[in-house]
Amino acid sequence: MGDDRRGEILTAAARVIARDGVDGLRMAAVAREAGVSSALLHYYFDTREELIRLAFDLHDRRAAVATEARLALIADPVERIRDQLGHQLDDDPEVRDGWVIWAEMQRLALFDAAIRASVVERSLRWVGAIAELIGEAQAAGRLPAERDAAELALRLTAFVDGLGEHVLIDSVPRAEAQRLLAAVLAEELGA
Amino acid sequence: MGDDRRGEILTAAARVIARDGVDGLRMAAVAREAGVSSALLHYYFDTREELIRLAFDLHDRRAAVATEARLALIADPVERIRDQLGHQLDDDPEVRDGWVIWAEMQRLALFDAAIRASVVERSLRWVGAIAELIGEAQAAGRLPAERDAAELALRLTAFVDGLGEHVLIDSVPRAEAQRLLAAVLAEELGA
DNA sequence: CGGGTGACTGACCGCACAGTCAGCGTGGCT
DNA sequence: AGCCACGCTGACTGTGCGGTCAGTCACCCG
Repeated sequence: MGDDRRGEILTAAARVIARDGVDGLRMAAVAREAGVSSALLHYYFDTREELIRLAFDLHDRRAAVATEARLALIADPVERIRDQLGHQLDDDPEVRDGWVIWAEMQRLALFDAAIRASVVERSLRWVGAIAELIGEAQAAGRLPAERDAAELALRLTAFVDGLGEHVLIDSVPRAEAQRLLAAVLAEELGA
Repeated sequence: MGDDRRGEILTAAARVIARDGVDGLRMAAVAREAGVSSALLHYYFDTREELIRLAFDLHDRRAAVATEARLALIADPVERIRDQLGHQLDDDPEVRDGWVIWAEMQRLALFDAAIRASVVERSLRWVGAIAELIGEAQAAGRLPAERDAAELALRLTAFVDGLGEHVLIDSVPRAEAQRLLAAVLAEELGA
């Protein structure tokens, strides 16, 4: 079964996207990255667009699994929020690649209605996940229950998203972004 | 003097970028949009890259002028902050185009070191402009002077940037984003 | 009037690159 | 052994598109 080859190719594609962007993705570059012939890409995938779409999908699923694994190690609900948001600003190539890939998806959605739906869905999933963590913290009595969880989640994620873009292009030093995020979280979640 | 032609072409290019993205920009599309032959583009600009760079530049300068004109109409310093930030969420094709073009510049900076510097500069200019407005409000005694203006500016702009992305892809209704921004501004700047 | 200059075009060129295809090796099944 | 199916490749093709170039038209200056 060439299932692992499929995975290898999609992983290679994700790496290429993180490095060169979606529009900079060349089938030959993906083939080189995966160590196979470029004809093989068309053996597993009909078109470049399909390859890209599935590379996004796989990356997405893997990120979700990694997130779940990380959060499973943390018991305290407020700490989980802090970790989940703070992780986005970590100095980790994997995180950076995730940012770039996500930015590319979001951008594609602006020009290609076909993928807009899945991008919106992913975007809401990200905000919703934080809202859920907030809800858990409220249920545990660690956060005031009268606060609207969805609204607070949108506030925090929008802030992290904006901050993350600065860190990505290095217009704000990572350390300062982390400090600022910590300050905001201390305000909103308590110290 | 073909200076107006140059401008027309650059304006057409900006429109095409807002519609199709930088990588979706075809010289022929710009020519059609501007109502000239595609050979003329190479008469005024050596390469596609140069055309794109100058289109970004021109758009940038025009946006700065428009901003200045808008702010000149508002006397109250706190109101100016509110207007400047709130304007980013306005339902205005011009604003939307601005978002798309800015997002495209930012994205290019990820893959093309040559333009990174100017993107960083523009990014800091945007945060800095808000910081300056905050400083003026503090000088006028309308905001507590002990607050770090640069930090508050980064906080507010990062939040607006993140929120704006949601509005762009319509993952959050514009009205809700506006409401949320108003709430945050009321908190940070006073009601 | 002639010629020189600047704005502009249609036709063309070359190439990068997605996608195709005929075929090769290998492992398993009868 | 013979055969098929699968995974895989090298060589090829078609084309979309950035860039070039020879030439045209209009205007100005001597």
